[in-house]
Amino acid sequence: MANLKDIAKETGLGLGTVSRALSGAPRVSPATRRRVEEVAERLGYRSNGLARALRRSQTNVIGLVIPDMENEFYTSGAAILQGVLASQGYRLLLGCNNSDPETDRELLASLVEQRVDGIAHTPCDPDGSRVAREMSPGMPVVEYARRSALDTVDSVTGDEQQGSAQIVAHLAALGHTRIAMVSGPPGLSTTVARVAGFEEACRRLRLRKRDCPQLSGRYDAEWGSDAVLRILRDHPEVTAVYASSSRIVLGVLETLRRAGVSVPGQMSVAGFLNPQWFRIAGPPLTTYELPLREMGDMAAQLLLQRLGEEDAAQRHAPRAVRFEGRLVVRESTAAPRTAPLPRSVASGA
Amino acid sequence: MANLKDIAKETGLGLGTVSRALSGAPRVSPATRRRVEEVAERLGYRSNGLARALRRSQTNVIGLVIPDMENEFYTSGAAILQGVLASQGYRLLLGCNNSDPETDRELLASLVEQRVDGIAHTPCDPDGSRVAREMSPGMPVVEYARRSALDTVDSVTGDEQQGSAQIVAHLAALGHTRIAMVSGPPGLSTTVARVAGFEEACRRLRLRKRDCPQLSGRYDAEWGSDAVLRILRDHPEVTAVYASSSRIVLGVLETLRRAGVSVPGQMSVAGFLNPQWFRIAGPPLTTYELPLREMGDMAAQLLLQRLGEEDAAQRHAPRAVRFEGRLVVRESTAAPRTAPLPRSVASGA
DNA sequence: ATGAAAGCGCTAACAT
DNA sequence: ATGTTAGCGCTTTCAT
Repeated sequence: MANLKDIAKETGLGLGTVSRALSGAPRVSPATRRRVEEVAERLGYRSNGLARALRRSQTNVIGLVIPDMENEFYTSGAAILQGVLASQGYRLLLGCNNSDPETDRELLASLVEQRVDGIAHTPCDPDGSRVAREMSPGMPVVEYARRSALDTVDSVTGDEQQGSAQIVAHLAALGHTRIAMVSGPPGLSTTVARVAGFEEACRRLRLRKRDCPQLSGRYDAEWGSDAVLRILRDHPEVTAVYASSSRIVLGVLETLRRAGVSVPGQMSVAGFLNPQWFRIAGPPLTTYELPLREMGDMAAQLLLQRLGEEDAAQRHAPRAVRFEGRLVVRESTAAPRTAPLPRSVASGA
Repeated sequence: MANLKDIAKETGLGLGTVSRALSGAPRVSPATRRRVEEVAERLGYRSNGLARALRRSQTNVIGLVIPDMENEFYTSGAAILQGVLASQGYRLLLGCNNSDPETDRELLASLVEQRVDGIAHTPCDPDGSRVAREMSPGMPVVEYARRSALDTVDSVTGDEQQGSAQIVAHLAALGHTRIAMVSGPPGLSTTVARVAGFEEACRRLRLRKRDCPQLSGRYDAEWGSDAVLRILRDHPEVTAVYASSSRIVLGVLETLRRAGVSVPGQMSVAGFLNPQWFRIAGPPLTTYELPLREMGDMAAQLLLQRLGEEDAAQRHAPRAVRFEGRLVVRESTAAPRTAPLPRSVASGA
């Protein structure tokens, strides 16, 4: 592939002039510029981004690490981030850590090696983005959706705790006193916050702790299935299930349907977050919605601001932005059933 | 950040030795290697991927361009691709063209400039990956899900035409003779194939053309909404709607629900492809499922093979792999209604 | 086993 | 306005 030197040779110009002509720098005569462009075109010249990046110490690439490519919460966030950053000339180098801290660290290390200009990251343990910070202290980093214990990076999160509490309050207002929560991996900041919200609300509303079981597991549909089966078996008096993730609620709903438990007639179900398909689930799901668009925008803005900071001197303090969401009431929640579930259900028959 | 030179200086060794020690090359004494590693560790050395890539003309980055980050079909495909490629040491540079040919071209150009080692691409017009081919003739390219008119690149697609035909056959077998199809952007290879399958099946099953309207639009929920409203108004005798995309069917379902049309009682609905949430939609959706996992794997394999081809000489002919799917019958399709829809529905009251 | 040196393609500083 | 030159940090001959 043709390079600057080829063009210089072909036009008889110097390397520098050609470079300036092509990069739109001033102090190049219009005639020369045209000539260079013409030859570049003819030779099929393509600037070598690697060489440029190496020379300028700037790649115009942002690293993005998310835990799950099949969860619309993260992919939508990625889409928004991508849109904003692309408009500023940045590309996205994408990694997926599958909620595994080991993978996560490797991914971050790899991004640093690639010399990305900044990192957006959904950490999967309290150690969070430490690797990135240590390896490259000046690198702009924003944690998205989840926070680690690190307080030296920017972060954008939702008010998970309040969200959980609102779900419980809504359920309680409908008359439920026995509410089960199915949550994701213990240890994740989101799980911790959502569980905290759940427990706080239960306490405040004077629900008995043993009436409100809380099951932590994974962020996927299979866990939702498992968990709801356990609830049916071990806590047959529960009248409402709050599944604190869209993937979990998928399993919950499917298994309930399969078990012949009607929603919300025999069991109320609430989700968390608000992917498009919640609107047409059977039945449409009550949930707590976070302002995804704003959150993605904010993450991009924080990154962009850091990117604009020339040196350590003008670096501002880390910012942790938390967004409130809102309760969306749909058809999956209603007053508790009056009759107990048939025995066959609990036994899995 | 520390570099090889720093380590060389610190250890008193030569640049080359340090490089070899760190890259695990042979012919370095164990003692030296350990010493170098120790110093590298102490200095917080991180290899500069840019410099390496520049020197070796190999980035270990694969470019991925998809049309829509919020469509699980593509993000799941991306996830699979990412998984396979990561295991071979490749990273993913992600772009989203939003089904806009202009953006698409820019994205491809940008990937070439970044000197990615290969490209996986869902084209959005017949020109497809031409830009990439022209700019960098030897670059491995695989078109995923959609094919362009280019026959010099590998491609992995589903048998969309047969899928469409199977959906229609299923509907006809249930007794439907008036079936509407709502499809995506005209011009996309997927739309063309899906519509062709629809029309072919209608012909074969002797359904009258004017009883089976076909509406092309976009791949999103809003278009599904629009289209189904039009169908209700202009073709009130239609008893089944085939929405050839998961995003379209979302709008169709939601709008039918809102209009008070029961599914499948008053209207059968079929989708296309099989995101997880189809299982718990209200009602669970009949659809044509493509083997996503296999398709993603295949795309990765094709890329990996090309990556392994040393020179133009051993390059093999382009391969177009097409995968068959299977009909998944769920609860959204049933025998046609016997009574006409109430007038109020067609008028949008 | 190690060192020296060339060069990947580019930009930026300096000279003219 | 244009030419020249020195690297960016690395790998890879080629010597030793």
